[in-house]
Amino acid sequence: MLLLEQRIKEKNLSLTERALRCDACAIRHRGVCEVLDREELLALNRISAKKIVPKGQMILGEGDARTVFANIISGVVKLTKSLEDGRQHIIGLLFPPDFLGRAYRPDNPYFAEAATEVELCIFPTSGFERILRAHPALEHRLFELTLSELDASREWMLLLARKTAAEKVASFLLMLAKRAPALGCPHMPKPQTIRIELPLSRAEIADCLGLTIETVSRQMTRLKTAKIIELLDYREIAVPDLAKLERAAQSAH
Amino acid sequence: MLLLEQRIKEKNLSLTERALRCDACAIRHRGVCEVLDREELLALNRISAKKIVPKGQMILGEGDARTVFANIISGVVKLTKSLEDGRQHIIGLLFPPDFLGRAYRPDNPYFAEAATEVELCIFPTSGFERILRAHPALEHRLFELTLSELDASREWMLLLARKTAAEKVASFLLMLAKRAPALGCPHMPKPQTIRIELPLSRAEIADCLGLTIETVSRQMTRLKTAKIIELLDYREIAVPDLAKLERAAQSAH
DNA sequence: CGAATTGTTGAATATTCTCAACAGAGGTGG
DNA sequence: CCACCTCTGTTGAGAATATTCAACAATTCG
Repeated sequence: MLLLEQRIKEKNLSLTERALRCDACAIRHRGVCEVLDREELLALNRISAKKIVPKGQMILGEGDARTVFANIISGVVKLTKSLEDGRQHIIGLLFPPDFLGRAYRPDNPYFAEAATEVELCIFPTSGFERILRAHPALEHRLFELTLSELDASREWMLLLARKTAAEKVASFLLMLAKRAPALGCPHMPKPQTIRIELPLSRAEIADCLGLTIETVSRQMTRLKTAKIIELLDYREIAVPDLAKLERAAQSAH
Repeated sequence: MLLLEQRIKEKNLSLTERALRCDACAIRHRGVCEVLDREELLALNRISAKKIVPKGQMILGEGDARTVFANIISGVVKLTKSLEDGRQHIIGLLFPPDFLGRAYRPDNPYFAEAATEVELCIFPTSGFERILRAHPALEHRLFELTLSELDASREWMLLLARKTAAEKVASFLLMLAKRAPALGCPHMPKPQTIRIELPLSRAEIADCLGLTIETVSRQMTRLKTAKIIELLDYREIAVPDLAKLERAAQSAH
């Protein structure tokens, strides 16, 4: 097993090497890690392992015993829930530097899958919860992040319950524009036209919004016809005027 | 101001009296308080005040600066969010012994209103957050409760996104049967027929489910016609066979 | 008791879904 | 490199579900 070999190799790293590895990490100063001091970081680092998960692969199973916690370093993870007859819904998307995993619960309440190729910094369950208990700063930070997730999920509920198909699709694109890693160099002054890479297929977008594939597709062309977006490619769109998209997300018109 | 008088009176209570007050509380061994030891309980008690909020009155405003945290001792609180054009959605219902308030954020992300007459044990913002920081057990407990709320809100998202009107109404009634304080004596062996007191109007139920009043009404009569529920009163229903209701909540059929 | 509010029911309408056909993109093997 | 196949996305027509508008019934409150 590749994971095991990797872990053995990593066990042999010196502490200095370990600390350096975190220093070089893209999310060292973001997400859960941002509040950690040197000692806390090292404690976590000691039980962590890097893992690349290919697109489409399951990370956590719904109802399974939990196996890992993880920081998302790159890529997008989708969290889904299903009804018995197969209807499903994407209850959340995780972007870097989001944290994956449900603490203090024996089973996992949702299914987690790599929506794109994903780079993870994983922690075994028991070790992570032990460190969590021992370091209030870490637990406090995770609490804050959980509160934000709860806020976001309630915001999304309003969208699911009360927005029209047109508003839903516009809101989805807007969410991506805000949350997804920007295309191009992040230090460049923002060009007027924003390009968004869609990490999801039409089917997955439909599962995010509680719509069908066809409705998503129709609303995308509607937005294109209204000159609010340009479809550069099935997986890439351009937004010439973000304010227009914001208006479309608020009122179907 | 009534609240002020009450607070002055309460300041003069002896510590013994205070401790006794908590001992007599209906939710002393539930919710946030259940994990607190004598000392922690007293610290909280010292800054707390009882408050009765009449049905329909606002408790927290959306976007307002936060004013209080509170334990729900009795009654039901509804949390709502609105779009600019007035469309609204009930993003959550709080029953005893739920906790009300969003820690670590300057503004309140939702509107909180008494759905029925509500009895609260309120804590001023700053004092509560100070105690929260000083007592990891309290923060840990609140973290656990927040995680459960997040799980529940994601479960509800699946309902909003993928269930039919019939399934939504059945699921709503089922949720009440599980969460709302049971009618009659709680120590009595459960009668086969469960009676549920609806804490919400049809309009509020519609706002919970992302439906219109009329659709909720029609689905209620549909459930009545199918003998799954009996309408004893606009505000009270009976469920002769909970398993039937569970089936209705899973598949429209 | 009467007014106001809340809930129910019906008919027509609108939005979204379903089914179906087709188009474009991407990958594989000849 | 192209033909072929598969997978994903688009578009259209008809159907289904939920909404809107409207009238009326039941309940609550003063």
